[in-house]
Amino acid sequence: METRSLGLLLHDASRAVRKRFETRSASFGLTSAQWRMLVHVCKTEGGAPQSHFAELLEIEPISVSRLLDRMEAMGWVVRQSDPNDRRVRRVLPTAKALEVHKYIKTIADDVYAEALAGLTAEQRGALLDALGSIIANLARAECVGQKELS
Amino acid sequence: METRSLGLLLHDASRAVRKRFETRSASFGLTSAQWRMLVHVCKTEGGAPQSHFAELLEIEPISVSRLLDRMEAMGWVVRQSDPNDRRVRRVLPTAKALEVHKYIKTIADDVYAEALAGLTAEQRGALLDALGSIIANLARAECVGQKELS
DNA sequence: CTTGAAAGGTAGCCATGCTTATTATATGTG
DNA sequence: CACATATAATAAGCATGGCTACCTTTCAAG
Repeated sequence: METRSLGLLLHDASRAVRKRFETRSASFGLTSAQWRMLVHVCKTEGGAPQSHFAELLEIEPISVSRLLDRMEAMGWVVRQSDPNDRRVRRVLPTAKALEVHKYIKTIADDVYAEALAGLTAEQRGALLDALGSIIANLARAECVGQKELS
Repeated sequence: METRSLGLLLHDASRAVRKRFETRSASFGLTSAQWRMLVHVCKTEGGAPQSHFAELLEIEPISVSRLLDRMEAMGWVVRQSDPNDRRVRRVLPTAKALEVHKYIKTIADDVYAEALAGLTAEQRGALLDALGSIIANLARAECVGQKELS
């Protein structure tokens, strides 16, 4: 028989990595959603509109808006209006964010090393490739479904 | 450089499977959390206390409680008090749930087949093994962390 | 210039799942 | 029996992220 289904394994593995990261980075007061956002914000020189991050993180603009509400309240980012387009609120990291950003990557690498312990380089590569295939396969399937609706 | 990190790939793959399943099973009005619960409820003969499902699904008892609140309101399960232990509310599937249960497994198998398209049997086995390793590695790491606190 | 479509952002409502705390019941120890 | 402890379930409140609907601003077509 099957042991545990693919969906359950993916769900559990994703949750385990998220939880482990949150445990390791608890002293910074960041959740996993917030550090994902923080990494992208710190990478963009000169800031970017919120819609940019919605595309990068593949979440809805409204989710970005409210994630940034909390991050702004906690002093991780600032939002300033764009003089060239008054619809836009550009997102910029604070000095605090830029400082913490350096440590985040170290922690992430640590967690990934813990997670992948006991796997060979070939096995790690195969895992990443397989996950990429799954994402691509299902993205294609969802697009076909959308066409069927129209 | 790295392409996409392990954490992001797991997050995206898990979300893709969940979303695909919800698209395919939308006619039943079940969310992915609800069908995971439904599968376990339908498997247990004679019902089980809510704490049993908290262990199986590895979520907190309060999450089970509110998940079942919605599922009971939608007619998927019933909760009846246990005459032997008045703390317990045994959870039982309704006839509607048992009927739908048969179709759920088919849909899940379809989605997994879509997700794993293009992978050989060896690659599929390696993927499931690798995911299992990650879960085990991080579970062990979290437990060690707990001991450090005490 | 006007009008309408497109894009950026937000509000309200909901589902999930967490932490912490509370209530009710069971059970073991003195 | 009395009291401490453990267990089952729930409550309150928060973070995340989805959906629909809405407002404002921009921009292109007429």
